Amino acid sequence: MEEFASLSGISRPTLSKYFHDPESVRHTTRDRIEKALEEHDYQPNIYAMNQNRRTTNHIGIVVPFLADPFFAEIARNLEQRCIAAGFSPILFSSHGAPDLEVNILDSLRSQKPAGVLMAPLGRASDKAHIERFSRDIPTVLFDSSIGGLGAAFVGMDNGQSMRMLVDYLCDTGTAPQFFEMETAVNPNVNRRRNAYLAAMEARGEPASIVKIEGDGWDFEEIGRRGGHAAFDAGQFKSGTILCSNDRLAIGLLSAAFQRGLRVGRGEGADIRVAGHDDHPFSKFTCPALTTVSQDYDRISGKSLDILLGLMDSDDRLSQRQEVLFDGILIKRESA
Amino acid sequence: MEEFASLSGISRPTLSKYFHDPESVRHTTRDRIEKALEEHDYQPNIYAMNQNRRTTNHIGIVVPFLADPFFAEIARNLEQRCIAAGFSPILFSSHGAPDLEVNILDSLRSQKPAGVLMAPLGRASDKAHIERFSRDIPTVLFDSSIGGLGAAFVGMDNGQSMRMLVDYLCDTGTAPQFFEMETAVNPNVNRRRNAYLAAMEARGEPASIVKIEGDGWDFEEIGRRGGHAAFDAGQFKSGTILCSNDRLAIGLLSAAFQRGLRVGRGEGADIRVAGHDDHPFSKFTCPALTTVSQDYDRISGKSLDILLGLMDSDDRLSQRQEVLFDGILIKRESA
DNA sequence: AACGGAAATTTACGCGCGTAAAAAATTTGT
DNA sequence: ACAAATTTTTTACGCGCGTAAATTTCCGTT
Repeated sequence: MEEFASLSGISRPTLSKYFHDPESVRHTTRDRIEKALEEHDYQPNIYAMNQNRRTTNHIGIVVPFLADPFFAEIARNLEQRCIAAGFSPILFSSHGAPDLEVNILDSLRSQKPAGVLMAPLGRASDKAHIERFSRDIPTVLFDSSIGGLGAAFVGMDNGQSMRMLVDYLCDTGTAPQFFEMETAVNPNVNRRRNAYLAAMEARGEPASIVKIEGDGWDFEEIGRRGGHAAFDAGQFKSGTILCSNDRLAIGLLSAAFQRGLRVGRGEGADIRVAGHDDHPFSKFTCPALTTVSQDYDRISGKSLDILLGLMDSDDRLSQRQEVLFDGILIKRESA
Repeated sequence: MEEFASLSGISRPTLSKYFHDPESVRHTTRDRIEKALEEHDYQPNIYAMNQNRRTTNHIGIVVPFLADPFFAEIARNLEQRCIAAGFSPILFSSHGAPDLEVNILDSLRSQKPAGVLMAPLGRASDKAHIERFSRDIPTVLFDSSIGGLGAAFVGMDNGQSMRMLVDYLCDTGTAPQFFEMETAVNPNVNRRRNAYLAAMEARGEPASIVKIEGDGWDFEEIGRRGGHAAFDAGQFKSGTILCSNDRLAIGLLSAAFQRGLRVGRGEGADIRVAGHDDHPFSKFTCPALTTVSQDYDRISGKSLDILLGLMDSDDRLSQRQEVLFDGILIKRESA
C-alpha cells in the first residue's frame, strides 16, 4: 500500500480511507485513485485490513441443509440482498449435523462478522451455544424459531397457514389427515400439527394424524416409504392428506404413483395431497402440488432489514422482535 | 496471545506454533496449552494469523448455481471432504451470473486460499479471467470443462454415458430423439449432443434433435414449456426422448403428465423419457426417471485429491490433468 | 550421572494496515 | 479575493501475530 501510495501520488491514510469507503474521499481524488488502480492492479490485504477492526463487513448466512432446495433458494436470495446492501455474505450449511452447527458459529465468531442470519437446525441445535453467540454478535434467526432465542426471529405464521389449508381442503372435499414424521426435526412441524388440530377442532371435524418412521433430512425417501407403509396399513381413510412439508409430500406422491393411485381433486381421483412451503419443485410434481407459499422474498428481506437495524443499535437485546408472515395458498392439481 | 501466554505459562512463539499445528509441540506442553485453553477461552485472531502467510488453510468451492440440487449435493460432498482433509471450505455460488463469477474469483484471490475447486458457469464464463486466476492459485475445475482451462479437470465422460443411454434405449424400444435447449449453457450439453449423434450414427439409426426455446437456469420450467410446444408441433415422433439433463426431463415429465400422457416402458405407455445426471430428485419423479448417474463421490474425491497434489507441487502447469469418469446407467420406470 | 539432541524460551523485528494529531493544501462561500 | 470549512498530507504509533536466531531447559539414552 505504501508502494502504491507513492506510485499513485496519494498518501497512504487517504488510500486507507478510500478502501474503507470510496465515498468518503473527494470525487477528484477518488478518480485519481481509481485510475491508478487500473494501472497497477493493487488490492489491499484483507487480513491486515480486518485485524484491527472490531467488526468486518461480512454477514454470515447459516442454513441447516443446503442440499434442500428450499434453503438453497433462501440462501441465494439472502446472498444477493447482502451484496446489494454493501456487505459480503459468507454461506454455511450445517448439513443437518448439530456439532457442525456449533463449529460454524465458533468459526464465524472469530471472523468478527457484522451480523449473522441463521436458520437453526431446530430440535437438535445447541440452544445455549446459539444464545451465547447471539449475545455477542447481532443475529437474526429465521425459518425455525427455538424458544425465544436470539435477538429477532423472522418466519411464517404456521397457525394461519394451516388454518387456511384445512379450511380449503374441508371446503372442497373430505377433511384432511395430517402426515408427519415421527420425530419432528424442527419446531415448525410441531406448530403445524398443533395448528392442524386446532383448525380441525374449530370446524368440528375429527382430527387424524399419520406418523411415519424415519430420521434425518432425507424427507422424500422417508415420505415415500412411510406413504407405502401407511397405504398398506389402510391409514388414509379420509382420502385427503395434508403433509407437514412439501418434501414429504413429494415422497408421498411418488408412493401413490407407484401404487397406481390417481392424485388430484378432479373426477376419478383416489386421494388428494397437499404440502407446505411451496418448495421449488412442487410446481413440477405430477400432479403439481397444492401448498402454502412461504414468501421467500419477504422473509429474507425482512430478516436483513432487522439485522441491519440490530447492527446499528447497541441495545440489541432490549426487546426481541418477532415477525411472522402469512402464507399464501397455492392451488394446484394435487388437492 | 501475549496475555494468554503469561496466564498459561507458555511462551508466545510456542503458542503460535501450537495454533498452527497442535502436533508440532511436545505432548506434555500440548496438554498444558489445551488445559489453559479451556480455562481462559482464548482464540487467536484469524486475520492477524493469516496476514503474513502466503496461503491460508482455506479451500474455495465455486459452483455456478447452488439452488440446483445437483450442485448443492456436490458442494456438500466437497465441503465435508475439505474438512476431513484439515482445510476450511468457503462456498460460493455464481448464481448463473458471469460478473458474479468474476467477483468471486477476485474476492477469492485476496483471501489467499490454499486452493480452489470450481465448476465454471460454462459458455458465459470469462475464460481469460479464470485462466489468469488458475495461474496464481491452484485450481481444479470440475463438472464443466472450458477449452483446456485450469491446471486440471475432473468430470464425466459424456461420450460414454450417451452411448450407453442410446444403446439401452434402442435395445429396449424405439430410437431416442435428443431434447435440449436452444442455447447450451455449458459445454457438457454440446458434448452430449455430439455423442448422441455419433452413437446414433454408429447404430445406423436416424438422429433427431428437438431444440426448445429458453435461456437461463430455470431448466424445469423451460423443459415443461418446451415440452408442450414440441408436443403441440408433433415433434416427438419416435416416442422415446433423451433429455440433455435431468432437470429438463423433470419439466418434460410434468408436461407429459399435464397432457394425460403415460410415460414409461411398460404396456400402454405413450412415451419414454430419459435424463442425464441422476439429479437428487429424479428418484421421485412420476414415474421415476431413467438416467445416468454422475458419481458425485468419485468426482469430488478425485477433484480434491488432484487439488491437494497441485498444492504440494510447484510446477502446476507442467501437464494438465484431465480425469473423466464413466457414468452408471440408472434404470427406472420412465424408460 | 553425564551426555546429546530435541523442544521451549528469550529477544527482537517485521508484516500490512488502521488511526490519531497536527500541519498543509484545497475547496467553498460571500 | 479572503476567511472558513473541508480535505489531504505528514508523522508516528499500535494491532496481533509470524518468525528468525541465540540461548536455555527438558527428555531419553548410554
